[in-house]
Formats: sequence, structure tokens, C-alpha cells
Amino acid sequence: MRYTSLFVPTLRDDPADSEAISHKLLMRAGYVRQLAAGLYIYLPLGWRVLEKINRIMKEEMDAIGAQEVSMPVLQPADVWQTTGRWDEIGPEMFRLKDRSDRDMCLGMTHEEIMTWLAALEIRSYRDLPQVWYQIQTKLRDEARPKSGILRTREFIMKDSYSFDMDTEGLQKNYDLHIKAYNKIYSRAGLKFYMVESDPGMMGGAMAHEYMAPSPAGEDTVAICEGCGYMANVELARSVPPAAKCLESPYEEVHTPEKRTLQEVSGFLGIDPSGFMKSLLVITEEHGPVLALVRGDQELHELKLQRAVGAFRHANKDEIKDHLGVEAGFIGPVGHEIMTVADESLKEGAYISGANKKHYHMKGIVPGEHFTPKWHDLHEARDGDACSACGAPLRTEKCIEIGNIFKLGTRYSEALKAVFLDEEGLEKPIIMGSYGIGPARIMAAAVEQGHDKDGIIWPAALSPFDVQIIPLNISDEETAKVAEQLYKELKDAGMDVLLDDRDLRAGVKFKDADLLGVPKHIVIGGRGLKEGVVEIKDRASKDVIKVAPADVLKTLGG
RNA sequence: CGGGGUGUGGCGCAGUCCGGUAGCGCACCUGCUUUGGGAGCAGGGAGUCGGAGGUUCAAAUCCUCUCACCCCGACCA
Repeated sequence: MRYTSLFVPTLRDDPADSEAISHKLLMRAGYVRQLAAGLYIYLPLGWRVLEKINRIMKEEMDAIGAQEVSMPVLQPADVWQTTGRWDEIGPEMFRLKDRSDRDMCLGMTHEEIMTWLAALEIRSYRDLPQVWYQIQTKLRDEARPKSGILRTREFIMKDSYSFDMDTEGLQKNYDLHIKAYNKIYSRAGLKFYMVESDPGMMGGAMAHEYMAPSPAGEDTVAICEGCGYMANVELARSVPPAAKCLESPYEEVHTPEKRTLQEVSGFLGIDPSGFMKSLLVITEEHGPVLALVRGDQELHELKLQRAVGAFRHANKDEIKDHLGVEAGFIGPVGHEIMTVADESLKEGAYISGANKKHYHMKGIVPGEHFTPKWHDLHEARDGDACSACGAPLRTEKCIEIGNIFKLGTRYSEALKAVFLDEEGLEKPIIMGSYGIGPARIMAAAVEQGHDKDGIIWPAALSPFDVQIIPLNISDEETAKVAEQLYKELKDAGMDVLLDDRDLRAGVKFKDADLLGVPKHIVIGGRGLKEGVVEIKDRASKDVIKVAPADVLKTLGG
């Protein structure tokens, strides 16, 4: 491709309204433009990158026997009503009516439609297994689109769905997807982890996420260097350092006007780990619930939600109504409210509110002075020990670039996607669903590959394999060598960008660094006098000088 | 949804507090010079200052309402 026939509007300055590095660089280098919050235009360069990612995904999905299909984005409500998600999913779903006043929605995922098709067409165990996938637009009215193309309201997803007769089949397809996903992310040149994750509203039994480490990520992953355990902190198990509990009899202590943990801890001169923090929440299932974590730990709300169901924080009046005392002095002893406690509180005696204004209680032994339901509620963090092997855990910010779910029969039962097995018994199809966000791969690649001058693409994702930079296009010799190389490399099957613009060298160098094509071929009068051109590596900036005739060989073409 | 911020030529910004001719840099167009890291000189085009209403002799500037976007949080199949 000739630069003069390619639309690449590069910017000299960072756009004002951007924070994430990938957002800034993809804007500046002319890959994307923003239409509105969470809606992005992919310019020619950006689309080339996405297409490279799509090609890799297709090749690897095809390699495990998955079949590409295409499902409508516009979908009737009744299928979603049948599975219950029409009501479960809130304002995140774009809803509309057609001209006949029928409820419709824009697909945010395709479990329903894929399962609908399976229900329509699959009759016998002989029809199984099936794996169907598509690369299709999804729409989600995100509460807060952010970070450029990392969280958008409209995006392309590679989503696949497996249909099996039994759990062994599901496991096989799950493993095949793991294999395919590992290859996809490896080919994309990303640093990534596969971690245990929360199935969430997918309602499945098991789930993993693929995570690309980056400070721009929204998720945090706990990683054990000892045994390799990796999990999203939404469910990561960990053993916090031992508590420094006070040896004390069970007794009240006067703590006037000392409400916060810091205040009480400082007032009594006792380490925060010797305390219990109490949080009153109002749940849909159990009414008020008191949740306890150690004073030095943080409660993870998703863990609490798994333990007690949907909840909200109690307000001041509710705290008084249920516990008889204002916030700051609430504790687990002496009331009938359902209590859940973090497992790290199983050992030791703790200080907590006495449910009496200006008093705390020392020497509370969970299980003795009150009876909680035990759950893992604390958030894993750096310095905790791995619950499996005891080695230290560390945490890392990550971008979620894909996920895989064992769905089981949640959708097949609702939509009556059943088959007859060898004995003639009707059974629901066992399903899995598997997603990859190509735009997130693109953003993660930029987050992981850039320097102060611009993007550094992994070879497989770059919009071009090599960029030819003739420094002075009006110099006859330079132009001639550039054209020859352009033709030769193209004929060898490479994606070549020829910067044929009549611009000064500095501009071309700056733009080339911004665009991030991995190899640059610099052709200038200086080199041509010695009979050489320069092959420059974008990442290392190393330059090797070779005769024009040796360029293809040197590039490994 | 809660909190914070920003809207001024294509882009980045100043001007707003304290009302009085709409500015700067880059980009763009023309000409000449220049040509290995975002060139120089000269000339030129381009903005109803997010929108609506109000106060005033006079509003980018003050007041009211509203829209959009960004950031933090909540939320996130």
C-alpha cells in the first residue's frame, strides 16, 4: 500500500480526552476515531489490525473443528423472556420495538439465539457434538464506557458455543477452546494468563478468563509464583498474614467517640488485624445480614454477593433499627441477625463494636460468642499466602481479553434444546460458551507494546509487515530503489507500506514510529552512496545496513 | 446512578474570576527557499466561543436551564 493512497490522519498531540495509553496512541497514530461515548470508528489502519486478529481467531477456531455462522444482532424479546434474561438484565440491554410494537433487543451476547437454533435443529445424539462460532457485533449500554476501545457500547466479539450430550463432551470442547485460545493469544504476541473466574450471570458451573497484564486493566488477578494458581480477585482464595490478636478476656471497653477502625485501633494501641470489621447489608433473600472481615482485610463485595445473594448497603436508620446502635459501634454479638464471617476469623479473639454507644468488646471468639456462617469474603492481595501451597501471592492489573464458561443446561433447559440419547431418553444439551474481544486484544497489544514515540506492534497484528521510508522521494535514485523494494517485498507476500509522500525525513520518521510497524527500511542518499539501505527494528531501534538486493533475504522473506 | 472536570477555527490551548473589536501554536491553501528526526520566510482561508433562555447600552465572560464528552466510584453477559 502506498501511503499517499491510505487515509492515516496522525495527530501531533495527545487527544485531550484520553487517559489510557492505548487510547492516546490509537488516536494519534490514526487507527481509530471516536463517534460518541463508547462508539468508535475503525480507520483503515485500525481495521487492518482487527482483520489480522479476526483471521488468527478464525484459523484457530477452524482448527478445533468449530464452524463459523452469523447470527442476527436484532433479536426478538421472547427468546430472552424464555430464559429469564429479558428481566434479569437491566438497562445494559438496548431494547426497542419494531413497527408492529413487538419488543426487540440488540444482542449483547448470543446464548439465547444459538440455543434457539440448537433447539430447532438438533434431535439426536448423532447430531452432537456441535461447535458454532461467529465474529459479530455486540451492543451493551454500558454504565460507563471508558479507556478508548477497552470498554465500548458496540464492539465485535468472537463468540463460540459448544453443544454436547454429556459433561465429558463439554470438558473436551472446553479443553479444545483452551488450546485454541492459548494459540490465538500467543500468535497475537500478548503476555497473558488464564485465570479462574466468576461465572457471574452466565450462570455456569465453571469459568476462566484470559487476562493480559496491563495497568490500564479493570480487573485484578492474584497469582501464586509457587504452584501457579491464578484467579481473579473476585474469587481468588488467599491466606492473610496471621492476625496480631490481643490476649484479653471477653469484656467491654470504653471507647468514647472512637468510631472508625483507625480511631479505635489507635486509641487502644492494637494492630488493625486484631479487630473485626462489621458491615450491615440488606439482602433480598435473608433481610439484614452482618458481614465480618478482619480489621486489616478488605471485604470483596462480589464474594459477599455469592454468599448471601443480591444486597445493598444498609443506611444509617436501618443500622440503628436492626442493631440498636449507630455505625461505628456495631458488632456481631447479642443479636439474631444472620452473620457471615470471613474464614480468616476462625482463629483468634477479636475486638469489635459492642452494639452500645461508645463501647467496643474485647476478646470476642467467633464461633463461641456468636455463630457465623463461614465464607471466603476478604479480597486477596499482595503478601497473602496461596491457599493451595502457601507460597506468596502477588496481584496484577489485567485486561480481560477473553473468557470461557461451562454453561451446563441453563439455556438448553429453558429453550428446550434437547436430544434423544442412545437409549431414547430425552436429555438437555450440555453447553459451553467462549468469548474473545478482538478490540481488547488490539488495545492490550498497544498497552504492552509501546514507547515514548508510539506503538510497537507484535508482528502478527501490525497493519503492515514492513514500512519503506524513502527519505527524499524526489531523489531519482532513492525513488527507484524504493519502488524496486516495494515490488519485490510485495511479490514475496509481505504487507508493505511505502511512504511515498513528498515530505521531510523528520515527519516520516515520526509518523513511522507512531504507526508501529515492526520493521522500517530507510532509504537515503547517505546510504545509497555506500550502496546500502537501512533495516531498522522498531522495538530496539537497531539498524543494520544491507544492499538493496539483500533486504528480502535479511527480513527472512 | 453518586462525585469531580471540560466544552472557544481541523487538533492542542489562552482569554472567563474583574462584561467592552475573538487570540496563540500546530495543521490547512499559495509562492519562494529547504530536504537524514515533526523546516524557514511571505501571503491567505477558516470560529453564531456546546445549546436555549435571561440580565445588560454591551455577554466567550454574569444568572438559569439543558446537552455532550472525560476521570473516580457504583455497575458490568
